[in-house]
Amino acid sequence: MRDVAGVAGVSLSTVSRVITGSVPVKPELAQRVRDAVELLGYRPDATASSLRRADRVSLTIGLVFEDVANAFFQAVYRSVEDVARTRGVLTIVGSSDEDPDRERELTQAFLGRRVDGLVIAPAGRDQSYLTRDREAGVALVFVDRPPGFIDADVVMSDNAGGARDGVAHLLAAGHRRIAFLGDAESTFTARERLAGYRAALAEAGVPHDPALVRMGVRHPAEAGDAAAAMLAGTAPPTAFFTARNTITVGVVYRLRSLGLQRSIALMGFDDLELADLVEPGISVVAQDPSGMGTVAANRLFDRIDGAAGAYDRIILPTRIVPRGSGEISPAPG
Amino acid sequence: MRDVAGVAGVSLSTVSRVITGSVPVKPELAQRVRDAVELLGYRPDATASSLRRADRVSLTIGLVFEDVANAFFQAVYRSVEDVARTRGVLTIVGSSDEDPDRERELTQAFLGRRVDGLVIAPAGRDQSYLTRDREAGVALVFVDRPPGFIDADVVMSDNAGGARDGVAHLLAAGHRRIAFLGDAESTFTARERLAGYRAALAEAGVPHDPALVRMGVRHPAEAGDAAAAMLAGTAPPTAFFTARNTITVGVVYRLRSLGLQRSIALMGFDDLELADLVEPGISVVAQDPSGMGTVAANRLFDRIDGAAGAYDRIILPTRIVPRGSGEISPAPG
DNA sequence: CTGAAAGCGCTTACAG
DNA sequence: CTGAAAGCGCTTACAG
Repeated sequence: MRDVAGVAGVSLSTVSRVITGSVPVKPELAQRVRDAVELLGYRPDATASSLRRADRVSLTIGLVFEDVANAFFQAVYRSVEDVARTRGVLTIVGSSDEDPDRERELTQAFLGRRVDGLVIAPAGRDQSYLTRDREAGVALVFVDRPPGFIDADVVMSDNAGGARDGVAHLLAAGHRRIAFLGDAESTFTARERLAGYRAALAEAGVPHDPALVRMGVRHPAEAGDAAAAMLAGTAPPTAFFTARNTITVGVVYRLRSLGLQRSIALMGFDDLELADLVEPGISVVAQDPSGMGTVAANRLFDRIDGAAGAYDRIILPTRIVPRGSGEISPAPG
Repeated sequence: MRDVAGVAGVSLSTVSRVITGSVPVKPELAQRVRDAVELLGYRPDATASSLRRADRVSLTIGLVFEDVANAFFQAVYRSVEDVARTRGVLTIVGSSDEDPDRERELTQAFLGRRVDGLVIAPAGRDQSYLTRDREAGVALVFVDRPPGFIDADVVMSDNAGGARDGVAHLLAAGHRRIAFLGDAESTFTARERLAGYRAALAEAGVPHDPALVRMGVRHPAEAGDAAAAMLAGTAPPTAFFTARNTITVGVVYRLRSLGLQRSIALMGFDDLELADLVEPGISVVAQDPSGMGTVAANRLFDRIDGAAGAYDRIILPTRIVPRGSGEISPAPG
């Protein structure tokens, strides 16, 4: 910047004014500055700029997800990025891999870069470590799951309601022995979906069989093994409710290798690509990740812009997508 | 930081030394500093730090992709992030949406944040605008496609070779009328894959029919329409080579709605999730996006660490994954 | 081992 | 409308 000022024959202040466009500058001088910028290939240093600005805004936000490689979070990310882009704000992302320490580490790293706000899908159960930062002006929005020990805006799917609807869908097809395969019980969404499953059974007056519930399942292979074990039991299920997309994939593969994909019903939580090309098509309870991202981003920028007011818990509805696997009736007998 | 120094009763220099761990500090003072940090909830400002450091390192790298939501780039991203993480480096990403202006805009934004390096899947044909920045010390690695008007490290798939192998696979099944559906000709990968297609036909002595080649196809719907139009023609193809994952998806849907998925062969470039659950399974020429990300990240950090030497063009091999659709023989006649 | 001072690249009152 | 000076939160020679 000093070089630019030298070449253009003006003061640093003037260069700054031309670049930020904050204050009118005589056209002739402005042109000289622009020529010098061009000539020298000068790039303004955004970090130095934010250091001195009165508002201390960095025009950067951070996203902490479970796994950027998961299609669900990817869709959330993309819609947040789209909103951020319209405001000239850059987005930093990271994957916590469901590890609370990693979540905190990433968050600190983002905070160290002085992000204006954070969108977090919490891995740990305690986010009180962010209290100080919020007081310092960092905006906070949680997605997919609520935070612990800190009150904040959160936008998530209707996990319990969606699972209840999905299980009710299987009950309507005549199933009474419906298995539930879910993620670790320490995960909020897994608990909620399990609650929805139980609610649906209770409403239908179907007794709850603990042998048909398996938690702590995560990767496709584990899910497949868990499903196979249940099917080999003495009172096997006639339908599966898989509470997470990776679990759904595992069970679909396994049913297929057992040749049972047309006789055992399956309903998954969260949608999958190509789910309608498989035979039978995979019926799911679909979430709205893009909607989640958009809502979260808008709320975040409202807070960054200084919106006060109580924190909201925004629940996004889910939607049943029947494609075949969830409409299979139980074998007679 | 000043507050920390005040509370701990030491100088700013000492606080800095404790935090960076650059120079030994008497344990007792160090402890006082750590207590003050804890008490005040102090977060070191990484941007201010990098501003003053001798090496001016920001511990941040930027990735410019076509679309973060594409499974291919997602895998590249994830493996770059994994490498960066081991070095305590943060990763910023953005989608160019195949728009050269957007590519440049994003790149400038990253450079303005003083990233240490950039991994770019170029959208435009001219990246010479980065020459100055590289001279200024920014490391540059291109992925998926080579840059234009600037020499740099690039890591990409063997596009031509992979397409040639894929088409040869269809030829081996007996096909002579093989259609090619590709992205805009302005895209490097599309041109290379087309060249591979032509090479395979030439090697087999099969005449090249321009009516069987359609470029500029991108989204699933367009791809489906293009395929349907060819099939309705006077001399329809007996097989399709789809040069991009979104195109493959579109053609699979269309063949299925036409009831032709078991009579028309299909081979796609780039793999798809659940491709083996569809019937018939979707045969593809698979790339290695994780490998691409790892290789690119390692090269980038080598350059950031000051590695000199000529720029490399690293070509990653592709691999044929037969799953059914590519092994369908042409109908007799 | 520790502190006082200078300065990284910028923005912002303050004068003019 | 423009320039000289101060200062954002840090690190780094320089003395001691």
